[in-house]
Amino acid sequence: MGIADDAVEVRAQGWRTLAALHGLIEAELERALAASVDLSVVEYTVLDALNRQDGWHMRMQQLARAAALSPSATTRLVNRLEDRALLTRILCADDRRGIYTELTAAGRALYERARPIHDATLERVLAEAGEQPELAPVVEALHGVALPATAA
Amino acid sequence: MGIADDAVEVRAQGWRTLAALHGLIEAELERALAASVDLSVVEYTVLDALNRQDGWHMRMQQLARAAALSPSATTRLVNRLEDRALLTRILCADDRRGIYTELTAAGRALYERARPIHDATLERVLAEAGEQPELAPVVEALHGVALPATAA
DNA sequence: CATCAATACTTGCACACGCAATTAGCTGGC
DNA sequence: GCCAGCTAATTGCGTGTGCAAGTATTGATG
Repeated sequence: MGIADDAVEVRAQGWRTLAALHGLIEAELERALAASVDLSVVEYTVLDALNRQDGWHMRMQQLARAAALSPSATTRLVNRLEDRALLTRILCADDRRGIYTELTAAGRALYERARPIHDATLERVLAEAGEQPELAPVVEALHGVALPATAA
Repeated sequence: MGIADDAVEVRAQGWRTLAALHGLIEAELERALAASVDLSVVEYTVLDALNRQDGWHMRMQQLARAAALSPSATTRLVNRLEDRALLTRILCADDRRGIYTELTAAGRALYERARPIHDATLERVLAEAGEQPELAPVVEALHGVALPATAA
C-alpha cells in the first residue's frame, strides 16, 4: 500500500470518526432536549440562531442555512414553532416576498430554559468522547475553532 | 463574561462547526454517490463496512452500529440492498435469531465502482473545507485520527 | 422439563425531510 | 408601462427514519 493509498484511508477513517462523533452528540442532545423541553435539535438550533440575533429578524433563507435545511423543511419547521407560539412570522415591507421570523416572549423563555440543558449535555458528551482515543483528536480540535465577533 | 461562560460558548461554537462540516461533507457525498451509482451515504457505508470484513459476515446489529441507525431502519436498508441483489441474508445456524449479511458479487462490483468516487469527493470537499478558516482546525484534526488494525 | 426474562430482528405507524412544481413579488430591457 | 426572467416562500408527493409493539429464539431458574 503506497503513500497515496494511505492518504485515502486516513481521510476515509477521519470521515467515519467525524460522522461517529456527530451522531453521538446529536443523539444525546436530541434525547435531552426532547425529554426536558420537547424540542428537537434543529428546533433548538433555530431558536438559538434567532436568539443570537438578539431581537432582530431573520429571513427564512438565513434560518435554512443556519439549520442546514431545505427551504421546504424550513417552512414546516417554522410552522411547527409558530403553532406553539414560540416565534412569529413578519411580512417585511421593503420586500414582500421575504418573510422574517422573530422569537416571541414564550420562545425566548423556552430557549432560556433549554440552553443550560443543551450546554450541560454538550459538555458531558464532549468529555465522554474525549476519553475515547479515536474521537479525542477531533474533540480537541473543537476547542480551537474561531469565535465570531465577541472574541475578536 | 467569565471564563466558565467562555468555555460554554467555545463548546457551542465547536459543535456548530462540527455540524456544519458534517453536513457539508454528507451533502456532497450524497449528491456524488446518487448521481453515479444510485447509492445513499448510509447505503455506501453499509457496503463499505461489509467489504472491510472481506468476505465475512456481519450481524444486523453490527451493521446498525456501523451506520448509526436504529434496528428498524437497518432492516429496511438491508431490504433495499437485498432487493437490488447487492447483498444476501444468511440465517446462521448457531443462533437462529441472528441474521448475517454478506455482499454478493454484484454488491462487491458496485462498491468497487463507488469507492473511487467516494474517495475523490471526500478529498475535494476536505480540501475546500480546509480553506475556510472556521472549518480548517477540525479538518486538520481528521488527519490525526488513529488508524485501526493495519496501522498498528 | 416447564417457564420466564432477555435478545435479535421485523412490522405498524406517525413524522420530518428533499425534490419538483407552484404562487407571489421584484427587476431589467425595450 | 409592460413582459420576461429571477428570487422567496409554500405545497404535493414519495421516501427514510425512530419508537413502540410483535414474533422468534436463546438462556437461566425452579
